[in-house]
Amino acid sequence: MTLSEENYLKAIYHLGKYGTTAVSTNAIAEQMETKASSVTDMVKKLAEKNLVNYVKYQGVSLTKDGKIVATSIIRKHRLWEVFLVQKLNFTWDEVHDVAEQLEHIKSDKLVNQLDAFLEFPTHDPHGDPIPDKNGNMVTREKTILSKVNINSVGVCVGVNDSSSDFLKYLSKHNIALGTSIEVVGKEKFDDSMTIKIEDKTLQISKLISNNIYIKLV
Amino acid sequence: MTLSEENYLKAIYHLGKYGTTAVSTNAIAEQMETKASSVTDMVKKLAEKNLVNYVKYQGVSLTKDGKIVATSIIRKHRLWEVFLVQKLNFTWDEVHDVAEQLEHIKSDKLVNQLDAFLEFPTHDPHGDPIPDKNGNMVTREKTILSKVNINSVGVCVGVNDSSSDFLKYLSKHNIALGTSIEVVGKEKFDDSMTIKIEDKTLQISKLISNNIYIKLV
DNA sequence: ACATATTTTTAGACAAGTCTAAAAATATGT
DNA sequence: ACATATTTTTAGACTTGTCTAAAAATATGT
Repeated sequence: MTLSEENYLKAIYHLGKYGTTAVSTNAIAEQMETKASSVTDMVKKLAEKNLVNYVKYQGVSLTKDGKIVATSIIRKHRLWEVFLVQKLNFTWDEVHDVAEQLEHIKSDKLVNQLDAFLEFPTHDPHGDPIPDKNGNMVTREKTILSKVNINSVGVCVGVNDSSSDFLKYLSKHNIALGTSIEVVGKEKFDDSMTIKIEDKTLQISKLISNNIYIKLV
Repeated sequence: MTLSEENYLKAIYHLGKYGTTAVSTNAIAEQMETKASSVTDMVKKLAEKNLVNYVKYQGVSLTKDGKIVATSIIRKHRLWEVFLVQKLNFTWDEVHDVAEQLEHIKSDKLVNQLDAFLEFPTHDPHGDPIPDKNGNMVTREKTILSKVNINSVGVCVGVNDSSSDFLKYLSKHNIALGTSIEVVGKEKFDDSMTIKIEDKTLQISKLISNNIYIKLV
């Protein structure tokens, strides 16, 4: 497995639900900031190795083997994120780029010992579930903030966008995993929302509310 | 800095004393298990970037910049080794290959936080000194076991060969950092030695005694 | 000092992964 | 249903790092 191959598998996993639905060449190219022609080339290579299902002009999905590889990379990525935040004092907006590198380190012992050292965490600092040794992960009930009704109350359990900019925005407004959020207003015109956090109200655009997951209480 | 460039700089550092003395193309090729022609190509690239001093047919040494890069890689390698042994229960013969991967992760914050997390260790699990943030490291007084006189007593403070096979040999005979070693016999014919460890005597060949560092007491 | 052996470099080739530009297939609007 | 737009693939080129084989430089022994 080369670094590049691993990154393609990860992208396909994230784009189709766990790699199960076929995703387009263009979608992969956009996600990976590369060109569609490069994607076609690589996808052929991965199909040759039985890691993806590929029919010309009809998109790509992961095979069973492809899913195993993708899941193991995601496991590593998320475990390293937990390590960085819990042990090395990184903030949740700083971990992604480093974890992107660490996820490619090859050593079963390393991953499993790290898992144990961190006491088998089930979720990473962004609320995403961490696959265990066998690739299984818990699915936590969650709702996109933009979809909940007015007067609902929930707790932030995850984000859809893990980019540094978005996470910094959240931190600035005291939103983190575990933060209680109450929807006190919804504006039909632009789908913006008024929410209440620790007695302070905040106006958020649809782009924001679309990227926050909450668990209703 | 590509992975390959970093590995060349590291090899040059290890072969000439800290990269200061010129080393031959062939020596680099052998150390890196590659061909001399490949070394010539890469060395030209590194010279272009002012990381090495290179005169055709006259070997390679590191420039100031090259030394900085090499030292930072070695710092990372050794810090990760400490982490693996102290936090993830690796044995000293298991760490090298994984550290070889981890040393290429790029993040100043990661390295410096890791250093702090490990409480600023000065030596790795093989007794080698760890450069600090500024590239400085302590030099510990040490002698090659093969060179000490009969009846000398010392404490193992390091090894010259960090290969898994050698380290496993040492572990099998209860030799680790801190182990007290007494030289009770030397054989002129083949330069083998008889040493005493915790009241057990052991015959060791010159190859073994040449790879153990002790501090005389 | 000269012939021979060794080391190092050059020249040309190859694989991986990427790109641009053009061609082929599919999707869309009326 | 057909013309047009979009998506995807192909073809050919480029870069990085490697290799083999041959040429050039240096080292060595008598």
